[in-house]
Amino acid sequence: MPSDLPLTSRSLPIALLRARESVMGPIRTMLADVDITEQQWRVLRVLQEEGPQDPTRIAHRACLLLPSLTRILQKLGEKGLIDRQPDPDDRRKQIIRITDDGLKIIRNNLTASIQAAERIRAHLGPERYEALLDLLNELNDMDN
Amino acid sequence: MPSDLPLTSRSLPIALLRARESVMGPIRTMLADVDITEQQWRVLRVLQEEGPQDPTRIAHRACLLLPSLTRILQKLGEKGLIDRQPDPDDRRKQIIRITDDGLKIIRNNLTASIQAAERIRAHLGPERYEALLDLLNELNDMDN
DNA sequence: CCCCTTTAATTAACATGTGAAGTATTTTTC
DNA sequence: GAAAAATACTTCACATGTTAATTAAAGGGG
Repeated sequence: MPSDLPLTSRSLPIALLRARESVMGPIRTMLADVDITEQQWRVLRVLQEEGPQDPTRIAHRACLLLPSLTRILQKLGEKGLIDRQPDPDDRRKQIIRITDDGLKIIRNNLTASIQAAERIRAHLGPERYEALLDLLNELNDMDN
Repeated sequence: MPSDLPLTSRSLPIALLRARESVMGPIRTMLADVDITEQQWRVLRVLQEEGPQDPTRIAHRACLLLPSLTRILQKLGEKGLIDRQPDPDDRRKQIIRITDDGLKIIRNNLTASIQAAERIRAHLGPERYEALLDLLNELNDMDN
């Protein structure tokens, strides 16, 4: 049954929204089992991959705004997954570090996370997957 | 200065996040002037394009979860931009309709909204723009 | 050294995202 | 035709998104 309705699948903002939902859905489910949100996971991964760093850099690497990150770091601190120390050189800053418990969570879920990414790459095919990333990155360059 | 860090621009979830931010940023700014959020705008557009309908359909068309939509409809009702009536055939349902004031907001911003979309299309070029939409839609089909 | 600006992080206030539970109504099934 | 299952919201609780205001500490002239 054909329709004259404008297809929301041809609206770029909505298509981006849905695509992200499809990609993140399985990962969110996996993380829910260990009571970690998608954003908390991103913060832990940044700390594990790049080492201890200040909140401003974390926010930039994990694509979070500082007010959100402040709350997330509080939660992660309560869970004992991160550690905070004052920066000796600049007392406005802190140095955030992932704890052993935090690393444990990374180790227990990283494999499944990588497999989820590989599944998507396989579904599209490597070339189209890379092409998609290129197109998305080009949208970002528009502002800057 | 080269770096061994994994580029977040090659992470699909983060690339999708940033791309959506680039696309929506200008539109959000435009809507902030009339005190309307991005989500409220989507609801109004759905009602204007497709006519009166029940919340479940609105949620589907505007890509919102029902709990979010409940709150959004309350706000839009308070602003006098929509109207709600009980469905005579099924008392569980309601019929939501956009008001004249709601239509006024659409008219005052639709042109700028369309121009923003055209700007992106022009930046990528029509073929690559369509290719991007195709790739994004393919990600959705993975679940179903 | 003091005033001014900038920067880092937090807090506040409001809106949405998200999963789970609750309520009312309709449909199904035996 | 009543109990059971499904549907259409709504409400709750918690987490994040987003903008603006706030606090504390550095830096930069004069």
